[in-house]
Amino acid sequence: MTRNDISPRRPAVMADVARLAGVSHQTVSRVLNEHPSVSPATRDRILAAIEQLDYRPNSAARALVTRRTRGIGVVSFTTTLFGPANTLYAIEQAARLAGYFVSVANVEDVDEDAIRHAVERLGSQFVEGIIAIAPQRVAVEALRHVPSDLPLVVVEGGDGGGHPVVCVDQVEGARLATRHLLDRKVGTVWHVAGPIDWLEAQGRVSGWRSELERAAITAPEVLRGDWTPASGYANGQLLAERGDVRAVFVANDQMALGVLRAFHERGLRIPDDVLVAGFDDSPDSAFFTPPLTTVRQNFDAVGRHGMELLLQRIDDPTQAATSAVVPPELVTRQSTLGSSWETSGR
Amino acid sequence: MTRNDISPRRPAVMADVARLAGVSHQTVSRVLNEHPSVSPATRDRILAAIEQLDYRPNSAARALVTRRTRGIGVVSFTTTLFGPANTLYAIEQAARLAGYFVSVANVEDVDEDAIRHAVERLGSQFVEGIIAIAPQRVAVEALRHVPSDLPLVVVEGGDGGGHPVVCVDQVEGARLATRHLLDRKVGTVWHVAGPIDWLEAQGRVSGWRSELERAAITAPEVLRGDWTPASGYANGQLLAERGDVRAVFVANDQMALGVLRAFHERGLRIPDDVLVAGFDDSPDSAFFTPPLTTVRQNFDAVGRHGMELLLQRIDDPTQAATSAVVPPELVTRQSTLGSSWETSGR
DNA sequence: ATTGGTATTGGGAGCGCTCACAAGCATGCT
DNA sequence: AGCATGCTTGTGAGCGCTCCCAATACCAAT
Repeated sequence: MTRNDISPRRPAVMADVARLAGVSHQTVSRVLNEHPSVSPATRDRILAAIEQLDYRPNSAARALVTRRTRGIGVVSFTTTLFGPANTLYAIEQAARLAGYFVSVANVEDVDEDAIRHAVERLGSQFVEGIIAIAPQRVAVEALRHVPSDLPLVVVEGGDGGGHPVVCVDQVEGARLATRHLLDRKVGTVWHVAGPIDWLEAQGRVSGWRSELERAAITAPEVLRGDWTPASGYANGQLLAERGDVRAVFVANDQMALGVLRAFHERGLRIPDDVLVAGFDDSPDSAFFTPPLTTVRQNFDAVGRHGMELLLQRIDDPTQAATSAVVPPELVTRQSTLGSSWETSGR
Repeated sequence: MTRNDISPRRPAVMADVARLAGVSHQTVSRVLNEHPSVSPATRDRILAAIEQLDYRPNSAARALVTRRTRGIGVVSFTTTLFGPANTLYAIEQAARLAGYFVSVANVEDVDEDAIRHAVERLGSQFVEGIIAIAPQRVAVEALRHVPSDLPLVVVEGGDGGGHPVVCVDQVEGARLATRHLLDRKVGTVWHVAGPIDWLEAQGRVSGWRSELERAAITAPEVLRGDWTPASGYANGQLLAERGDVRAVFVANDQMALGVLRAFHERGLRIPDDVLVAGFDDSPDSAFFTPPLTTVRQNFDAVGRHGMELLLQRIDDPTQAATSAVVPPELVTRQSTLGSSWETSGR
C-alpha cells in the first residue's frame, strides 16, 4: 500500500514533497523555514513539488517539536460591546502583523472558576500567551489567582492583578470632559456613571470628582447606570426633574443617548438648557440629536501595546511587568458648544 | 540528567505523571480520555499525580496523532460592525458548547488573495473547519474559488458560492418593514440602501421592491448609503428637500440615525410628517429620537446553525451542502406609530 | 485442572515535523 | 599537494501523545 493510492487521498506530507522533488525531507524543511543555504535550483524544484501536491505543513507537528505555536489567546467578556469588540479587533490586527493567530474564549459569567477555566482551556490549547480583556473588577481579581505559567497581559483592567496592563487613561479622559464642561460656566457637573464593578466606570468617576475638586466644587451625588441607553434614559429623567441641572458628564455614549432622549422629552434643549458629554466616541455619537461631545479611546493603540507587551513576556517571562497607558482624546461637538450647528469630528 | 531537575522546570509530561503514579503512560492516557476500564484506585492515584505536577496535556501532540484539533476558524471582515460582532460572538458561544475553540482571522481588504491567504493561514493552522462571515459579494466570490479540502460554511453570504450558507432572511425582513409602512397609508416608501456590494443591502432592496410591486406601487429611485450615520444623514437631507416623502425604509439603524437627524434639522417631525424604519435592532435604536421601528436579526440562531452545519461537514465532508435561513422579526416603535409616546421593546 | 472470557495494564510503533550532527564537495589558502 | 573553510545536503533521534496489540490477573464454566 503506497501513499498516493486510491480514494480519500491523504493530504501530502513533507516526505511526499521530498520524494517528488528528489531530496531529503530535511531540505524541504529548510525551504519552508527559509534557511539560507539551499541552492536556488533545489528550492525551485521543491516549491514546484509543494505546489503540485498542494502541500501544507502540519502545524501540530511543527508545534510539537518547536514548542511554539504562533498563537495567542484572548479571554474576553461579551465582545459585542463597543469597547471590547474594538479591542479584540485591534488585538487580532496586531497579532496578525506579528505573525500570530488569535483564539478567543468568551466568559459568560464573570466568576473566578469560569475565568480560570477559560485560561486553562486556552492554555492547554495551542497558545503561547494570553491577553485578557478584563474591564470588571471581579475579572481582574480572578486573574490575580490564575496559577499559570502562561504569559498573560491584561487589557482595560486597572492594576491588572499583578500582570502587565494596557489601558486607556480613564481618569484623564473624565477630567478632560469635566474640565471642558466646567469651562463653559455651568456651575457644577453631574455624572451618570457605569456599573460600580467596572474599572472604567470607577476611573471615570475619579476623574470627574477630582476635576470638580480642583475647581473647589462639591461633587453632586453620582447616578448609576449599566451602560445601556435604557439606564441613561432613566437617569436622564431623574436629572430633568431636578430643574437645576446645567451639565452632565455621562460615562458612555449609549447612556448619553438615553439622557439626551429623556431631556428631549422633558422639553430641555441641548446645549441651550443643558450640556451633555459622553465617553467612547462611538460611530453614532456624531449623529445624535444633537451631536455628542465625547472622549475617544484609541483601541488600536491598546491592541498594539497589548500585543507588544505580550510578545516581550513570551520572549522573556522573567522580566518585570511593565504597563502602558494610552491617552484619551476629547472630541467636542454640539452637545456642549454654543447653539451653532457646527459639529467637529468626522 | 533526569527530568525533575534544577532551574526552569519543564512543564510535566505524561511520562512524569505515569512515573509518579507508578503506572504506564498508557494508563494515564486512558484516564485523560475517560476510557472505562481503569480501576478507581488507579484513576485516583493518577488524578492526584496530575494535580501535583500541574500537568496539562500537550494538545499539539494529541492533535498530531488524532488529526483532530477541536478548533474552528472564523474568517471575517471588520468584526467591529454590529452584525459581524454579534455573529462572531454567537459562533464562539456555539463552538464552546460543542467543545471547540475559535480562531479568528480578519481580512483587511476584501480581495480574493487576502481571503485565500486567510483561509490558508487558518487551514494550515489547527482548525478542522472554517466559518466565513462574508457579507459582501466579492467575499463570497472569493470563497467560491477557495481550493480547500477544509470544511467551510458561509454565514450571511447569499448563495455561499457553493458552500453551505446560514443567513437571516433579508428579503423577508425588508418586506416586513415595507409592508408595515405601507399599511400606514403612506403612498409609497423610499429606501436608503446599503453599499451595492453588500448582499444584505441587496436583499433588503429586493424585499422592499417586491413588496411595493405587490401593492402595485412604482418603486422610487434607490438612495445609496455606506452603513454609516453620515451617509444616512446625507441621504436624509436629499429626502427632506423633496418635501413629498412620507415614509422611509433605511437599510440599517445607523443610517436611520442619520436620516432622523437630517429630518429633525429640517423641522420634519417623526412620525407625524415622515415615518422611518430601520434594520438591525441595534441596542441604541430603542432610544433614538424617536425610538426606531426596525427589524431584528437573530444572530444567536445564525451562529448556532452555522456551527451545526460545520460540524456536519466535518463529520462527513462528502454530504451535500444544506443551508439554513433564520427568520427576521419586526420590532415596531414610535418612529412608525402614532404620535403617542409609547415605545415597544426593551 | 483446564479453558474461556473480561477487566485492567503495559509495550512499542509512529503521527509529521525540526534539531543536532555529519558527510560531501567545491573553493581558497599556505 | 595538503588542509582549512564554506556551502549544500542527508541521517537519525525525538518532541508528547494515542493507537494497536499483547500480557497479566481474576473470575466462572467446563
